[in-house]
Amino acid sequence: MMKKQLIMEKALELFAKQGFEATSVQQITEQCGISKGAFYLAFKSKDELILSLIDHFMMQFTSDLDCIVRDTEETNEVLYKFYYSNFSSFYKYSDFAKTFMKEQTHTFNEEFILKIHYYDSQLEKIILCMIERIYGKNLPVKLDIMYSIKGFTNIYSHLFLFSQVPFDLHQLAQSLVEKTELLAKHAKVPFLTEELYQNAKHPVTEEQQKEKILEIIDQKTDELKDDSIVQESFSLLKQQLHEPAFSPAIVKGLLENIRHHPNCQWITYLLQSYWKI
Amino acid sequence: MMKKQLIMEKALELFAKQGFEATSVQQITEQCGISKGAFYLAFKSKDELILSLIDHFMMQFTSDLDCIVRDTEETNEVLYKFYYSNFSSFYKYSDFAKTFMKEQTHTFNEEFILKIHYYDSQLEKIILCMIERIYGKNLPVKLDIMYSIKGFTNIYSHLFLFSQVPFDLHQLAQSLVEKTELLAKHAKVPFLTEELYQNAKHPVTEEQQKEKILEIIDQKTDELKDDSIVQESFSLLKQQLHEPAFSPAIVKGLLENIRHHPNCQWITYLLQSYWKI
DNA sequence: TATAATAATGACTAAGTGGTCATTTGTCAA
DNA sequence: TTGACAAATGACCACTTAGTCATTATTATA
Repeated sequence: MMKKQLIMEKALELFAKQGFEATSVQQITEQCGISKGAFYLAFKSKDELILSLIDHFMMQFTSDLDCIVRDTEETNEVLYKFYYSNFSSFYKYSDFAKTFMKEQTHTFNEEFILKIHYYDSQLEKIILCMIERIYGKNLPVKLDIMYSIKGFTNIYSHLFLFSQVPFDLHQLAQSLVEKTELLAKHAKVPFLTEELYQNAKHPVTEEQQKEKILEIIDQKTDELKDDSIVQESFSLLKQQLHEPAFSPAIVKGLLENIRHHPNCQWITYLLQSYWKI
Repeated sequence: MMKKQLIMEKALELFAKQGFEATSVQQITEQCGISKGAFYLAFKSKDELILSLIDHFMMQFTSDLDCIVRDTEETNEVLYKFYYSNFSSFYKYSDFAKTFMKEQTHTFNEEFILKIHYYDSQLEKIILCMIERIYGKNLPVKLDIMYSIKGFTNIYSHLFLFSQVPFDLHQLAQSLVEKTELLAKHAKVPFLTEELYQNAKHPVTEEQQKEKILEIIDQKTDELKDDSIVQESFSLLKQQLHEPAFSPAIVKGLLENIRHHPNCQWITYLLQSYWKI
């Protein structure tokens, strides 16, 4: 349908300039030279429009990269082609890329978030597949390399999209290939383990979270035997975790007791987010 | 003033969950248990609130990092401390970090953008200063290392903020130190030159932009001598640049002629953004 | 040409926004 | 207890929003 395409194009231009929420359906229809009713004939809602845009572009972007990673015969060319294709897509779909980067973390719409997560994990799969093709399945820092690649593409895309300077994509790709190769061949200190990665991707249930917190408390209690205040605080927090009894002020105070201890920041954070305080 | 602080705290929680625009002043005042009027006694407008938040947290964050980079005596500890401090700040101010990442590229408010750019360039200065301290002033890939560091911190912060998994910040910092050292010591292929970097940071005027475009057209015309269509297209586009005469359809067609040629994507983009089409 | 079917319109609604200000409440010293 | 001053309130305003639907225009078919 022609209308749909027209709306998508014009809307995207506006979204790129102003953001999704700041752009009204009115503005979109004016830009298209159509009526408000016509808009709602093409799309059920404003949300459906952005969802369609995400699908349209991300399918293109993702499959482009997938083809390159799968079809490039020479493994020593894959990385270069990956980076080059990545940045030229960002250029080609720059309006979409801008909108996407803007709204990437907005939480106002559940479906929206799910879609973005879906395509993000697809991209991660593609990068991992590429890494395995080039460096073999058993590269110990595989996941960190994947994250480094994502970091590189993100930060340079940002520069690329939000400045007006002409970039030499060839030089950029070459420069990133060298960096990636260096990291893949020499980096030995891992951070992202398979387990950590899986956990980060699949957020745990409240019950599982509680188990994990108790585990860490036990560990920390053991580590900090010489501080009786911390010992007691942990003990009381553990009670509270099993059966809420103390007032918010008391809980807050107990958390304060442990917050400033070395290596206790994370457990403090976990407890806070568990109790939503 | 206590009220101001209360509002800032509660507002930040809401912003982190829903985003700035999606959070109404009403919601904020409800969360604080105060009236709408009281809000406007503390802040002149909703915009003033977010601007205050940015200042409050970014000043803290920036000066924390600055101290570490300046005051750490042992140069071989600086990198580690930088990364560790960076991520613990993200943890400490996680609500702010979420909000900030969400709104980072929104363009609805000029002052907002200026502030974010200001603090971003401060951060870049600090990182550059750190790099110079560790590796000396003449590291050839200085700016790319700076961007790599930004890329690392960005992408891991993202994982860190939007997942619930407990992270070992020590391990993360160590892992990133190793990566940075590898890049700084062995990377030889530069991408970001001093000139490119300066241009990206200080967007050029329309007149300068035109000059630059003409320059690139001349260069490309020279490169692609064997394609007469491209030659003529460039020649006509140059005319149009000096004095607009052709209709939009003709200009669009000329752009199509050059768009798909290798290495002509950027100039096509520049022309499009110059003519705002 | 007449009829049916489809496409497009834009005034309208209900809900929600940021921001204002006449009024009420609270807190002092006298 | 009074009165003066500041702090806090929330009904209210003008405006914008996404979405609806009775009406009109266009097209295809008989």
